[in-house]
Amino acid sequence: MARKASETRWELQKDRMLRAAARCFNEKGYSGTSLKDVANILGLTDAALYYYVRNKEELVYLCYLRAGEVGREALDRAVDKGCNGLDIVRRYLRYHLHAMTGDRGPIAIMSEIPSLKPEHREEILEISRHHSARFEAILERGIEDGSIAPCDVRMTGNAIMGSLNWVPKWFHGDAAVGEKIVAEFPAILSAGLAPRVT
Amino acid sequence: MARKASETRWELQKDRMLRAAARCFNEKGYSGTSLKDVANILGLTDAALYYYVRNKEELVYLCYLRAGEVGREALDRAVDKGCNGLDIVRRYLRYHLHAMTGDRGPIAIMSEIPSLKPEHREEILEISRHHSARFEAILERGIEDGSIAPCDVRMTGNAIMGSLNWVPKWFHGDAAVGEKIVAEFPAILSAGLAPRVT
DNA sequence: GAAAAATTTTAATCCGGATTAAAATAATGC
DNA sequence: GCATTATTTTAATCCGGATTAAAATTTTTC
Repeated sequence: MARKASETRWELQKDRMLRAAARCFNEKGYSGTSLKDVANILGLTDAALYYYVRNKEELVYLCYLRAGEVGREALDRAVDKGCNGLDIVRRYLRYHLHAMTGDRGPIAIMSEIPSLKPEHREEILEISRHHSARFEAILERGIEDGSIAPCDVRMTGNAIMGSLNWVPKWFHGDAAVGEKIVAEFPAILSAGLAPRVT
Repeated sequence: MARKASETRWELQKDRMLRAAARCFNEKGYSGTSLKDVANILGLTDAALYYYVRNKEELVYLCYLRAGEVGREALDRAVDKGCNGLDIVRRYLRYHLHAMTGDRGPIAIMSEIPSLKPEHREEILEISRHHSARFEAILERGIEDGSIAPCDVRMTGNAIMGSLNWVPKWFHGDAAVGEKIVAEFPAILSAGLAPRVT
């Protein structure tokens, strides 16, 4: 958590850069953001970004890597603390949304995976697939422990994750809205999971 | 429905072009698709596309316009046939998903609205806002008629629409998967809406 | 089947934003 | 304060894909 203290100026700036880039990509689209746009947010010149990153492709790659990290951390924590399948799902949603809308954000939407170079693309896809698989496993666990009604975990997972992935498209940093999302979304997205009382 | 019969060759080709473009944009991202990619699918040269469209921006604009149309038609039909709020929501989801995954597809994800030119951007945003507002109104109607449990319609709307919007990101034309989506998604996305039995 | 219209191609040009190299400035260690 | 390293800027270059104009081909009309 407080490991930031030991981070070098370079790392801090790079982190700021990734957030600025994520914000631009989400708000203006990939092709719509020039390196100049990102640099402007940081009060820099476009060329300065090359001190931190090899090229624009790498900038996207790093944004996505970061997005994957935030998702994984949320899921880890939820698995750690949750008491059953449904509880883990709800916690995961809360943690992830909290990170996305809070001080870990903005998180880049992975809309441009195809324009990554093959190695990067494969890596990001692998991370993404792995995350989905973990989530589906948790749904299955919930079905087994009775906290979640039987369902098609693949489709249910896609439905929930899709909703989550889309959040950065319409959330643009308004803190009040952010709190509302964290407060409401987990319940909304998991409302259909619990078994009906018989 | 069968008004296609009277359509001119130009209109038919243009329609094919829009589908090809939507497919490319969804699969390869906006910046990742060149006009050549789109033209290749049609067995044409990139320059030929300019017979149908002024420029790439207009191509995106028309894709989004078409996406909006398909959504509106689905909602119209659902309102027309549905018997209460919840029923309309379910029908809308079914109709829209059916169109998206069937012969009206592929439908472009609106990821690049910001790179549209101002007039087009405003028009698409307006269509998008209007669609959301209509959907939220239907949720409210459902709350009033008792078919939907009280909820934050704004957030619930965002959650459901987000999930829907994300579908073209992972559905790539496999008919079997398409049928599954149409069969499962409406129930999954509306499962949490109905009031709990008291 | 010839003329006119519609459609597509060929072959340039054009352009903005990515990228690079070298120079300038700022920060740090001693 | 001086030398060294870290960071940023200036000022090009570079490049791929969008765009255009003119020519070629195909389709339609009569």
